[in-house]
Order: sequence, then structure tokens, then C-alpha cells
Amino acid sequence: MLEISRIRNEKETIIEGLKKRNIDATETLNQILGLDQEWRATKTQLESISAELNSLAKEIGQLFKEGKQAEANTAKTKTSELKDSESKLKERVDELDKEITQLLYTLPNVPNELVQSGRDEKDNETVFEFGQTPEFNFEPLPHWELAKKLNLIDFELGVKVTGAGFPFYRGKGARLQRALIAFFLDEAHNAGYEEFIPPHVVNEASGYGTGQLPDKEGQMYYIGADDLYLIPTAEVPLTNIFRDVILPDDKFSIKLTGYTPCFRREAGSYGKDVRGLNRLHQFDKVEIVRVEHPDNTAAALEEMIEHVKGLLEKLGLQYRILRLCGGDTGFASAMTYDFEVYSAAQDKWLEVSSCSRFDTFQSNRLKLRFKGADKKTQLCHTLNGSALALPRIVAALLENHQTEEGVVIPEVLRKYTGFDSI
RNA sequence: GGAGAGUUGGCAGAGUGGUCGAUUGCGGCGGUCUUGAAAACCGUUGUACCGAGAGGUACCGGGGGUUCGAAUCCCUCACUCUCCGCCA
Repeated sequence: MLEISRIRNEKETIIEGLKKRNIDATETLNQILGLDQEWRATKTQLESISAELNSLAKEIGQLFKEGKQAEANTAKTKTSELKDSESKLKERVDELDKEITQLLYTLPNVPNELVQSGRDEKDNETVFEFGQTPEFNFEPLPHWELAKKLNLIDFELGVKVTGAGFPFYRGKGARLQRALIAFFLDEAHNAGYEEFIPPHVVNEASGYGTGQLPDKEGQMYYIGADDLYLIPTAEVPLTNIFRDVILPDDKFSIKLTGYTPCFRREAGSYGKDVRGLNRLHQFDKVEIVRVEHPDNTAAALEEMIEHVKGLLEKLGLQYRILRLCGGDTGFASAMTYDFEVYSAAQDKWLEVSSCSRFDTFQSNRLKLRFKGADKKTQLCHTLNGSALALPRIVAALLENHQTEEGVVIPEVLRKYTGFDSI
């Protein structure tokens, strides 16, 4: 959520920035500023009436104490009129408050100056490429066929027990999952991230804190009996650790990591790119989350990108990094880099990681602040990234490292898997 | 699931209708003393909003009510803890 103070001061900059998302925010911003003006005027009125009432109440108390009943009762009658207008003004202030917040919720984050304007994924810029497209002297199989042939993943069993998008991993397939999770967590640990095992369900306040609610309500599995939500990513519990927190400014940088299963309803996304592991309702992911002083955000994002690059290179996967254009950048993000690995057998690029800086957009909702040397509180910056999401990594590993004899496990994973091929 | 107790400032913990944004202790910050530190002593120490400023308003788990006046009384919701039951 954008800060109202920023809208007051930098309206034109925000309008320019949001154009990169193909959004003309002029009208919304004017509407907000209009309501804000009324809000402030009404609030000033309200507060002066409250002040008057407060002092009257004190006087009446004093009169009672002095035994001046009659005078006290006269004073009492004076208050009723004031109370009337107080409650009317209060009502209006609350109303305006709500309307402003409602409008603020509709505005996405302002893109960073590096972000290009653009409509969709076709306008994303490739900023880095690594590796060679693997060549095969046989017809490479897509991962869903390899998974079946090698008995690694059972999609039909998942359908039977739960439904589509909830596969069983089995045998070496299951052990490969566990190996990847351990590998990713160890790498994050070595890079200075503190490891967490967070809850896999969160309450409503946490959903609002990271912005899944109210905008993406339909994407989360909801447990009605207890009013809880299954997490769509570890970002939600990990970032909400800092909800309503004021940090001392010597605490930075804060670096967290956690593995969790992720649950996404993916409502409305059927029929496209959903084969095999490409899109699931439950998948595993290791997430990295950072809370930063605004001065260090750019460096932190660079560091996260280097970290993810390292992971992919150690796994021997060809990849590219895209800086998303305005239209493709997520609602809360100021700038996002997507990592895509090349899938040989599907002949397409699969998104395996997304690293974003949110600047104050999340922390404003979270009320995550720090107190600087000048004793002023200001909003922290948050960032997060996947390091990494498993399914498409598994898909790429199977497809790109396949031979006619089977699948070769990358060197770095072998101490975790206990086997070097499948 | 049953019964009970609780939720107050960074923490601990007072406060049962007016002078309470809130006693006190600890912690934090500043100072005195000291070569330095500790101890002791003194001072200071919540957040947000409105206002050019003076100043004002709101917040004692959330929401509502009673009252001229609520941390304090009433209603309601949420959460936490203890005991019992069940249980990995």
C-alpha cells in the first residue's frame, strides 16, 4: 500500500511511474487527495470539539467536588449539543478513512527507475544468460514421462487421494525432493540467512500484512472452521514476523530463510502450461526474506540475485534472468527479477525464481519500521525471493540431465541424495 | 471437549469512575563521579495523527454501550495461560 504522505508530496512522480504499468492513476490520486483534504479538515474540527468536551468534563467534575450541583447540571446541558456534532464528525472521519484506504488498496507499487514500461512477458528484458542448451543424440523425454518411467512421481495417485495438482513423490523422486530442500537450506545458511520452520497456516491479519488479502483471496486455501489460511509461500509467515515491529537501526540486515510447502488454488488457470510439474496446488519452496534499511535495498537485491545464480550454476542448469517490465511486475513489487531455466524436452523456459524488492509497500501495511539515529521512525524495506521453488527445478534437472541410461544427479546433490543417478 | 484465570507502555507489574498517557521496578539513553569501567546518584525514556506554531486528539487486546467524564462499570468478539479429558 502506498503511503498517503507520498501521494501528497509526489503525485506527479507516482503518475509517471505507474504509466510503466499502463495505469493512469491520475483520477484515483485526485480522488484520494480530495478525500484526504476533507478528512483533514473534518478531523481538525472533530478534535477541537473533543478538546472542548474534555475541558467541560473536567470543569463539571470540579464543580461536583465543590458541591455546586446546580452549576454542574447547567454545564451538563451544554455538552449534549457538542456531543451530537462530535459523533456526526466522527462518523464522517471514519467514512472518509475507509474510502481512502479502499482506494489506496487499488494502487500497485510504483516501479523502480530501472523498470521499463511494457504490457506483458513479451516486454521483459533479458539482463543475464548463463549456460549452454543441452544437446541430445536421442529424443529427450519431457519430465512427466521420465517421472513415470523412472517411478519418481505419481500424478494419478495424487488425483485419487486428493485431486489434480497434488502429486505423490516416491522412491528416488521423494529423496530427490528432500535432497534439494536440504541443499537449498544449507546454501542459504552459508549465505548468512537464519533458518526458520514457520507455521504452514496463518491468520487473517497475516494475510493482510503481506498483501494476499484482500486482493488475492481466491488464491489461498481457507480453513473456515478456524478462520485460517494455508500459506501460498513462506514469505507470508516469515515477513509477518515483523508485523507491528519497530526495529533499532543497528539490526540490519535481517536475512531469513525457510522451507515450506506452498498451497495455491490457482483458480482459473487450468488448461494452459499445467502439464506435469509445471503448475501444482501444492509444491515445495525455500524462500529467502530480507528486511533492510532503505539505503541498502539495491545491494540486497543484487546479493539475492547472486545467491540464486550460484544455486542454478551448481545444479548445472542453463538459465536466464529477466527484469520484468512494468506490466508484468507483481502488484506489491517495485522491481522483480525472474529466473528461468531452459527445459530441453519442452523447448521452453520455466520460471524457477522470482526476486523482488517491495521497498515500503509491504512495510506500510505491516507497520514495520525502524528508529534511526535521529529518533525518527520510518518504514523499513522488504525483499524476498525463491531460492528455490522445487517443481520446475526437478523438471529441468530430469529433462536436461537425462541420458539414455537414466538421469545424472549433479555433483553437489549427491551427498544429499545418496545416489548419483536415477 | 469441560472448568477457571487473564490480556495495561521494551519487559515486569500497580491502578475499580474525574487531577491517569497512566505509580513503581528493571532495561535503554544522557549526565555527575572515575585514568577507564562498575557501583551510586541525578535527569530522561511509547506510538500515531491534526496543526505553520502554540498546542491539540486518539490509543491500557478488538468492537460497541452506560456516563458530563471510562484503563476502571456493562455487552460482545478475539487471543493467552492453568487444571481436567483425549491424543502424536
